[in-house]
Amino acid sequence: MRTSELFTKTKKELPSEEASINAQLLTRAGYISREAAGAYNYLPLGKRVLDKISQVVREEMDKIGGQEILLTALQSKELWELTGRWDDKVVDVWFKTKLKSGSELGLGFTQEEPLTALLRNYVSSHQDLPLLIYQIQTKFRNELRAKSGLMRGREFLMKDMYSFARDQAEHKKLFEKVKQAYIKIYERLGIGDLTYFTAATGGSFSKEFSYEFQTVAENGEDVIYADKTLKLAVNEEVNGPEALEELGLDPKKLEKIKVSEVGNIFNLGTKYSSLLGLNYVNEKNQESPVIMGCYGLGVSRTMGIIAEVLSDKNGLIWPEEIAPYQIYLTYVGSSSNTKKAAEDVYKRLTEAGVEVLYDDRDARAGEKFADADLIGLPYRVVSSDKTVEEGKVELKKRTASEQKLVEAEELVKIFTNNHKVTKSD
RNA sequence: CGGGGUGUGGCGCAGUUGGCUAGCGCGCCGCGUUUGGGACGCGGAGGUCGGAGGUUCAAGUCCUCUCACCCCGACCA
Repeated sequence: MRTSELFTKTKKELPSEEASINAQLLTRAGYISREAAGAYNYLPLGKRVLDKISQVVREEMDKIGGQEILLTALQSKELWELTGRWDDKVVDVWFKTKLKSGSELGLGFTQEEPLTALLRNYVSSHQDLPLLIYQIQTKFRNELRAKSGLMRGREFLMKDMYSFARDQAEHKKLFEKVKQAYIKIYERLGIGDLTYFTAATGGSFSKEFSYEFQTVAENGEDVIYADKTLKLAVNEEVNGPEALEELGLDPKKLEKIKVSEVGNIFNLGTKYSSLLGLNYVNEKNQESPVIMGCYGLGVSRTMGIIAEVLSDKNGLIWPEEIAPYQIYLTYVGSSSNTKKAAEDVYKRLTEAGVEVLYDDRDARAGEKFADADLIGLPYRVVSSDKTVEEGKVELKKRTASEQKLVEAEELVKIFTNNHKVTKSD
């Protein structure tokens, strides 16, 4: 993609209505634009990041046997009344509306009810289980106060997976599988080192813990007490002698950390299956409710957190796995050969399937470099009068201060070799 | 929902106790000079001041209502 064709532009000045680093940087760099409080538009660069995060999540969910679906966001009152969650006093984040006929509808903020109800049509025998079903869907929550850019919106993209098991042992296995998949996801998203598996309150239907994945973030909304070597933490809301003993945590080794939630997984037991009648019969023809688990991962929110915690004063810093493009290519200098060399590199790289954002503007070096840093692609490639003389271009990592000279051919090789550059580069 | 605050060209802001054709920076258009870390000169285009009502000879400035947004707090499957 050429920046001259990209309809978005970078901005030097901060957006006045954004206080969070993630919203400021993403807005300035042209990834998102705010439509209303807690509602954002994803522009070309932002859409690519969102899609890439979704893809990482999708791959890991599929690896553990997840089946992807897409449910409607429209929720019927009758269904949710069966679990008592239609009531605004029980769930205060509903966006509700009405059909022309007058019957009420809600916009989904989670989907236990519809999926459980749906599965009644397909699950009846022990042979139909276990199941892991997920979707990546836009959720709506009428938060009292939206804030922190993508970290707390009223409309957001979320992956929600639900597990259906025959018994506790099977449920535990599924739960553990998903937990491991989550750990892998956060590693791939570049925040593995910053993310803690955290015990928290079980929610309205459970006395046991639920578990959150919490990422270290200065402006996070949660506080955890973490054992850094065990990579295990406890949310301050449940921090206490009993909880610590149950988790096997030593209070002396815990460190207080501000964090932001990137995922939440918990046991639903048979709450929904019994209320909605999702049952199966075992080998002996005995009927029991299915045991369920729920696994959320906010895709857009995680994008915000990554932007927030992996950036520096000059701009965003995307991990390779989710960067909208791998390379920010440009040229500086007045020789016509310099631009030609850049054009040639662009052609070669894109033909080889490498994702390149080519800054083909006739702008000054400072402006181009500032934009490169702001947009935060993992690598910057520059053709200049000097490098052209040697038949090379310069390659620099976003996070590095040094650069090295490479030939175009070599560059293509580096970036097509497993689609990845080794860490040592 | 409680407290505080803000709405003025696309963006960021300034507009004294009401007073003349509403300014500035960024961005944008044109011409020229520049060109390795957000250049400079000259010339342009673009706003009726969130909305409604009111006071006044006169309202961006005052009053009433209203809408939107931001910050702090509470809340957060």
